[in-house]
Amino acid sequence: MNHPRRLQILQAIVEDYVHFREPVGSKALVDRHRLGVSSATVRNDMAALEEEGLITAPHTSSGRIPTDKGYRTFVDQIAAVKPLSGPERRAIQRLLDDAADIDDVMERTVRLLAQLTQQVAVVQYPHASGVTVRHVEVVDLGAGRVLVVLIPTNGRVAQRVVVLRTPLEESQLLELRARVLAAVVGRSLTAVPDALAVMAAGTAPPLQPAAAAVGEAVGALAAGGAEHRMVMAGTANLARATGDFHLSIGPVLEALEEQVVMLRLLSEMEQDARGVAVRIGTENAEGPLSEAAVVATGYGPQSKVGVVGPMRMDYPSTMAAVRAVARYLSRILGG
Amino acid sequence: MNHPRRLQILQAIVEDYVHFREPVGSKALVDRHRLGVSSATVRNDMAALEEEGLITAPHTSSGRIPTDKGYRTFVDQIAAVKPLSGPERRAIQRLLDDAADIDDVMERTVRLLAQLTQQVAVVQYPHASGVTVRHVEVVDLGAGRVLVVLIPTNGRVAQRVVVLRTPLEESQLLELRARVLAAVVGRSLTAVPDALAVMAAGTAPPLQPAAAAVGEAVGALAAGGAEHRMVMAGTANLARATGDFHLSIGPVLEALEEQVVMLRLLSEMEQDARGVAVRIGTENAEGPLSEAAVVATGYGPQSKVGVVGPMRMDYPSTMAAVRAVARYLSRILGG
DNA sequence: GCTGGCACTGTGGCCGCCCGAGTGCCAAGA
DNA sequence: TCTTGGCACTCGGGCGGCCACAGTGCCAGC
Repeated sequence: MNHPRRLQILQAIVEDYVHFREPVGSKALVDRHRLGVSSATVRNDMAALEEEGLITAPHTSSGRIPTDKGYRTFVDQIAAVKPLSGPERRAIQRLLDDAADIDDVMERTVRLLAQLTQQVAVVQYPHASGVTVRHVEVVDLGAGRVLVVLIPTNGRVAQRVVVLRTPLEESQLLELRARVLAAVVGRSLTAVPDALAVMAAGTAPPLQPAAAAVGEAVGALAAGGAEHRMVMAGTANLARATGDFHLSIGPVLEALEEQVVMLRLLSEMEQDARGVAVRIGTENAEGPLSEAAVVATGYGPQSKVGVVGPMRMDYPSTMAAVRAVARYLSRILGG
Repeated sequence: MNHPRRLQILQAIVEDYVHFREPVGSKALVDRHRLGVSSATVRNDMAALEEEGLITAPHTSSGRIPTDKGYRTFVDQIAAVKPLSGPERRAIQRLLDDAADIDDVMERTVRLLAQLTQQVAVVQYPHASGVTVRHVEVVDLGAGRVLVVLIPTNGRVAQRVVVLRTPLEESQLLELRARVLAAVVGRSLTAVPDALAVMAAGTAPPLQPAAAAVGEAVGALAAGGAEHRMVMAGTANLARATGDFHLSIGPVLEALEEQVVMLRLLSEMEQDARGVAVRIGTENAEGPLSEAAVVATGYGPQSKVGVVGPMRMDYPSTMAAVRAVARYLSRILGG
């Protein structure tokens, strides 16, 4: 498939189909694009494209629409992701810069992306890799109950109450607190459980059981901090996209609600040289998303942001928006 | 409208319409319900019901469907909310009992309710009223930067970094910490900002600026803890409900995404003696939910849980599920 | 290899038709 | 006064035929 004009025709078909949402014929093609050849020639090329499985005709005598493979070829053909316009970039910056906390950043980001793309946006919470322990607090609640609080550098504080077999003296509590702090402050979250196991093992008998219990609790909090969460917005956009042509809304909504599935899907997508990854139709395996397309990219150390929409989507714009948002997200969370 | 048989007929119409999803006629009614009268009599009563605006005929000669007012009368007619079955209750208990933290409780609850009702479930985060301060921690990060952490009894820990003009000695920091703790531990979150203002005002000059800064930060964290958040699940159920008859999915999804609007709507709904509140169709004002119904109830001090679905929903079951879930939620969060 | 021309072919809209479900009304009976 | 069986009436929806249109495939000529 290295026939330049045929690629151009495929491109024109995809663009027109995305734009007008109906099968496009040879005549309309020569009218709307400066192809420099007649409709008869276009017809011949279209027959060839159909032969290659890039486009298909819904019925004998109507225009053609792209197949999954056609969209794929079209997307691969896009050399570089075009940057967003100045005003758009400023709007993103303004919106994200005055977010209060991490939840607020996620919320604003996902809404922004949904609005920019007019599709469903999905943003994974930042991955804990690279996040270290800023502080751990151990507070006596009385009656042998101890509150442990883990404060990581990414702001996702976690806390838990630990019940000890035997209450601790205040001095013992302070010593325990000091030992825990010494063991984990500044360490990566992923290293915390092991570090605390070592700490507990190296603690003298009177304090040992408490050290083990508290250590285990903090370790669990650190592990839980690497939790996989995501936020989503723009589902109402699906209703619009779904309105006219196939792509039934139900399966897609179901897939989106299964956060585990979505997160795995996102994590599987490897972005290419242009900085984005695209999955089209059946490339998402058989399943609820087999009539949809996903455009995603990474941000920060190893988290993902993406949008889900109909295969008939404006790929260049969507790719641009996803990449731009991911970049701002990286910048904000890095600073 | 105190004609017993007509009320019975209205009830039968609502039930059949909910069940079969198509207009119900006089013949079908006498076939499916033991009304003890002939179809002609039913026809007369139906004409009377239509006269009263409780039912309407989509076209001249098809069966009747309930109007908003008809559903309202039907719902008001329900004397008591029937309890859930034993297995259902056990399932709820099992599922919610081993939730890890507050986020997990919310997540599990909303999914559960969506599944039970086969509709869209909405759960507001517990209101901060009644929540008190369990602990406050003040940690020196060096270079005049201080980390303050607020730990309320509801588990929604909040934290912030405060930058002081002049660094504090360790002894000063300890004193400040003690003063803050003394001022707020055990107090309601809503009382925290004022209490800390008083604390700061009553602090001697050398420590005063730091006390003011830290006090303000903790006060802000406490106020922010009363934030209005909600979780949602089951949007895919909308697609099914929406499939056959009116109620377009788009507007409803839009309304659901506007958390502010949903939260206000929920807060406006006053539950009645049966322990639930129902809003039907245009009772939700003109707007995106004017073709939908909302069933809600409160839990805990003053938070809400509810479901959104088509007017043609199984009110008795939905009301039962909502109330049951709210009760478990109250119990779990209370303990 | 491109082009104009031509015959061909489904789709969708439109019309007319009929069937059936369900109604409203009426007159008779309890 | 309420109920009942009967009857005429009325739409909606499904079906078949028709036509126009858009778009194709193919062919002969340049």
